[in-house]
Order: sequence, then structure tokens, then C-alpha cells
Amino acid sequence: MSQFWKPGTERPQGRVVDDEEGGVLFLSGSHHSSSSRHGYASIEKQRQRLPVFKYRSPILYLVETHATTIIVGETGSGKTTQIPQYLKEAGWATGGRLIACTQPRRLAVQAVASRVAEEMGVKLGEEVGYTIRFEDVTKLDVTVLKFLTDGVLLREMMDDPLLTKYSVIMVDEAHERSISTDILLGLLKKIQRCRPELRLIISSATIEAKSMSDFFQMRKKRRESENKDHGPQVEPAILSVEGRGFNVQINYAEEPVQDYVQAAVSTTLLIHEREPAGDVLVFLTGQDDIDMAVQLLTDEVQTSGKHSSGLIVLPLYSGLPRADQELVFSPAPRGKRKVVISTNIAETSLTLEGIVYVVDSGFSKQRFYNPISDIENLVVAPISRASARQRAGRAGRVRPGKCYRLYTEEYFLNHMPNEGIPEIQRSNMVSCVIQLKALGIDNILGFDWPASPSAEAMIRALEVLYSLGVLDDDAKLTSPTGFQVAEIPLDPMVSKMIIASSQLGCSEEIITIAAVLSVQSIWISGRGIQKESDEAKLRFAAAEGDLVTFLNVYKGFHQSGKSSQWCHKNYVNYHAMRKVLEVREQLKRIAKRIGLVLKSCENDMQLVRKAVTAGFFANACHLEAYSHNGMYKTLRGSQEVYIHPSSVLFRSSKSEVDYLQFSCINRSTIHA
DNA sequence: GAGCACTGC
Repeated sequence: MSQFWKPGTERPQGRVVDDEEGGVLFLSGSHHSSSSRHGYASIEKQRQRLPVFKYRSPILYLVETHATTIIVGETGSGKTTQIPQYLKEAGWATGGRLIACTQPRRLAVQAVASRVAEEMGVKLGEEVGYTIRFEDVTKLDVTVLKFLTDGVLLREMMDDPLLTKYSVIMVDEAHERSISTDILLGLLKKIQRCRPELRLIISSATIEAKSMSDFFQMRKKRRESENKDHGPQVEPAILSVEGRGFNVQINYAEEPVQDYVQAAVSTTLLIHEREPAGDVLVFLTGQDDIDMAVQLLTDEVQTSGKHSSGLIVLPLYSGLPRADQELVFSPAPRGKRKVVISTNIAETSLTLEGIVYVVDSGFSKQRFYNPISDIENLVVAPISRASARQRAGRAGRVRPGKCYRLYTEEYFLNHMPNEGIPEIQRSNMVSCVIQLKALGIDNILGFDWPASPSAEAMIRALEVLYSLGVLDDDAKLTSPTGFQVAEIPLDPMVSKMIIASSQLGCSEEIITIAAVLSVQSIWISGRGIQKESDEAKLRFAAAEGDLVTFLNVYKGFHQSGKSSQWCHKNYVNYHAMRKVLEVREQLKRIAKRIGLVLKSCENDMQLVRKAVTAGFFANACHLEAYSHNGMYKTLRGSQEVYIHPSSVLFRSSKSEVDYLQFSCINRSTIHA
């Protein structure tokens, strides 16, 4: 991989860096000599100014000598864009091998890939490419640096379980501990045992590196035999790279805060009154909180004019229509101060420029799963210290900033959890289990996770998959159903519904329903338009429930020629419908490939209901006749459930519908 | 009377 160059001899072509031990390490490989290319020099200078540049040689040395390298890098260190380039320059992408870098989010994949292509002076999709769902911007035998979501890499493992074409896999943002990152880490650890030449780089923003290191620590027996073969050291290396953020001064509440919305509003007003120019970012928990805070601040601006004039107050959450979301990116006019009131979306997914002050409520909405009741819930819960630091860091991107925490220092130090609970321990496991089964992991209960899900959750998932006919008595995938379900990138209950629809002759309809279920929401809602959007929804409402209502919406959208005006008029989210079309096409392709029959049942909703039941029978529930508040109980487990207010059945059904199946707790319901 | 954020051949 690398050769040593002796001082005194002629300097070799390529890149020369100081070796840790005082020598000079010459890194061979297909390094571009494109320095004459226009604009290259300034880009090269920019690259060298990044904090990670100082660590170029140590990083390459560690990757060379260790199976796993853990890199702790704060935001702005440049690790994501630079390390893959260093690896390529050092020759890790020669001989048909690829370097992979995974991200938890699609947008990040695209952004990083195009940045790296630009820095290297190549066209995106050639040497540097990316793959996300629906978009493969890579070229076979040309692309050597590949950025992809961790979900896509997991899918790739179904065809190539050892990921043989990759020489180095960098898992970025590992501290976020998303479900797919955790599955990926567990599987990569297994791959390492079969492929000692594979190198892993785990990159994380927090110092939870030690537990990650323990996870990748191989057993002693293995280590001895490895060392005999002069293979890489099996003990993970840890390297820390500083960020480029500015100092953020932290202020705590002196006493516990009763109402964090109110406190956030008054803190914002105080900042506006006393602090020099600079935008404010307020972290609250959800649409409700945010709309209320926006209202309170706007009222303040209008009534008390004096202090709070010059405030531009903007909400930010993912459910907001695209155009409204984009408002937060435009800079405030001179003399005005922008206040963005946001959910967690601004903690990791979106970066706002110009933020100098952060107000942190200390809470976020988090998903929790109760394996006993088999119900997932969204609850407001305290954030972790790692999140609190991440939020504060948002104030220090352009210059030194300030963070106002709406909780006491005593609480931060002594009561706030250090890390959040990994998502895998807060979720239903059916999708995970089927993915592992599809990869041939037989001993699901013995799988080595970075954080183990509860045994109850695993058992519950195995039960559901068994009852769906996806797993057999030996917990092996059934043929063909189990293998078919594993091929479809959806919740197994939805996949099973699709397979049943093929047999029943209503797959066109069911695939539409499945596509709608896989987007956030097809309705437009928001403050001030509830009444109109509710009325619009009623125009599509079907007695059978929300899923058949979706079919009506889709039909109308299709007949309008997929028109955005039609969507606007009917309070339907146009972007969501475009996504539905995309997912629908993908599902049709997959359905054909796995041998399903594509057929429409025209208007026979009885068939649609049968197909839905084939997937969702485990969610059947029964109206409690003696309760007058519309309470249902699940047939399995007698769990209390209620129809969600967003359902078309919310008003009409209380006394009319005896049996329901819900496709998603708290979201939609269907009469079957 | 109400939807944190993501992802997928």
C-alpha cells in the first residue's frame, strides 16, 4: 500500500507526508496530478486549512495498521469530505476496489458527493459517485469513491454479503445511532472476521468512542492469530480531530422552568433586547409548541412594537410545506433579526447559517416502543447531554455565540443522560429481523449489536413474522413468501399485504396504498387552514377508511394529469404525491421481479380489504360497546386504542364501525 | 381534535 521514501534520494511523484516516527511516508496510488487545472490551487488551499488536514498522515497510518479506526471529529473538522479523498490518494481505490462512505441521510450523501467531486475536479458520477434510493449516480469500473446511505449499503449486502468490492468502508455520523447504522455496524463486525483486509472507519461526533471501540474489539484468541500473520491490529484505533466551531458561551436557567414554550419566548425577547445582532435558533419539540411560540412572538412584535420590532419569526419542521421551509435559509434584511423556531430537524438534518444564539428547551419528541403492548408512541422526553452540546454548537458556526439552556446546570450535570437511547432500543424490530434473516443470520437472538434491543422486542418481532407466514417453525425465511417480503423495502406487514394482493387480483390498488403509507403525509395541514383541509379531505373520504381514501386521492391526482394545481386546490401535498409516484414505480418493478401479478380490481374494494387484512390482521381491534368515547381494544392483547383525529373515520365511526385495523398507531385506521 | 427526525432494489 505505501512505500517509504528515504530523505536524500529524489522525491518521488505523489504526496509526501511526515510519518509519525520521524520518517517520511510516501503514499503511492492514483494521485491526480491535476494541480494545473483551473481553480485547483485555491481548492487545495482550502482543503489544507481544514482541521483534519493535520491528521492526514496519522489517519492513513492508523487505517493501514488497524482493522478499525474510530475518528472523533467535531463539526467543521472536514472529516467527511477529506478522509475519503485521503484514502483514494493513498491507493485504497486501486485494482478495482472501492471506497465507501455512508451517511444516515440522502441529502447529506448528495451534498458530500458533489462537494468531493468538485474538490477533485471530476464530474459527479464518474470517479466520485453516490447511490441513494431511486438514484444511482455511479459508473461501473469508473467510480472509486462512493457515497451512499447506510440503508443502501445494507441492501447491497443482500447481493454481496461480504461487500467484497470495498476496501474501506467509512461509517459517518455513527453517534446518531440510527437503526440502519447500528445494523450496519453489527454486520460489518461480522464481515471483518472473514475479510481481515477490509478496513473500517467509524466516524462519530461524540466521545462515546470508547464503547464503540469495545464493540469492535475482537476476541483474544483471534487477536493472537492475527498478529502472527502480520495482519492489521485488531484493537481499534481512536483518533480525535478538533472542529472549527467558535466558542459558545453557555447560560443556564437559575431555576427549573415550568413552561418551556413561554420561557423560550421570553428568552428570545431578552436576547433581542440585550444582545448585538445575530440570528436566534430555538429548539422546541413539535408543531404544536412551535406554532404557539411563533404566535406569542408575533403578537409581541405587533403589540409592544418598541423592543421586538425587527424580529422575523419563522417556524421550521419537516411537515411544513417546502416553500415555507425555504424561508429560513434566506438571510434577514439589514437591521432585522431572524428567529427560527425549530424541531430537532435543525439539530442534525439542516444547517442554518448566521445563527449566533441558541435557545434550548432541553426536550424533543422521541419514539418509544413498548414490546408488551406492541405499540410505538411519540413522547416529549428530555434530550441527552450529547444532543444539548450539538444544539449549543449550532450557535458557533460563524462567530462566537451564546446558548441559553432552559434548565439548570445542576440538572445538566447530574440528571441529564449522557447519551440518548439508541433508536434500535426504541423501535419495533420486525424490519430489522427480516433484514438480518435475508442476510442469512440465523441466530437472531445472539446477534452482536452495538446496543442490543430488548429480548421482548425481538421475540415479539419473531412472533409477528411467524404469524405473517414469513418465518417457519425453525425461524427460517419461508419460500416464496419470506424471501419475497425481504425483497420489498417496506414494513413486512405492508409487504405481506402486497403479496396477498397479487393472489387476490388487486395489486395495482394495494401498491398505491403501500406507496402512500411510505411517505410522511399526503395532506397539507397547518395553522389557519385546518377547516379547509378537513373539508377537502372529506371529499375523498371512503367509508372503508383511510387506505381506500388514499386510493380516491390517487385517482383524482392521476386524472388531473398529476397537476400541482389540483393538489393545491385539494389540500394535497404535491411533493408527497410525486414521491408516491416514485415509490409506486419502484414497488411495481420489484413486484414484477419477484413474480407477483400486477392487476387492478377496478372498484371491488372487498378485495382490497382482504389484502389489507392479510397484512394487518395483527392490528385488528374491536369497538368497546360500553365505552362512549370511541375506545377500541386490540384483539391481540386487549390494548386500548383510539382513532386518530387525522383519520377520515375520526368523526363518523364512533358508533358505526365495529372492527378496525390500524396500519399505524396514532396515524391512520382502516375499517375491514 | 392532532403528525420528532430519518431510511429502503
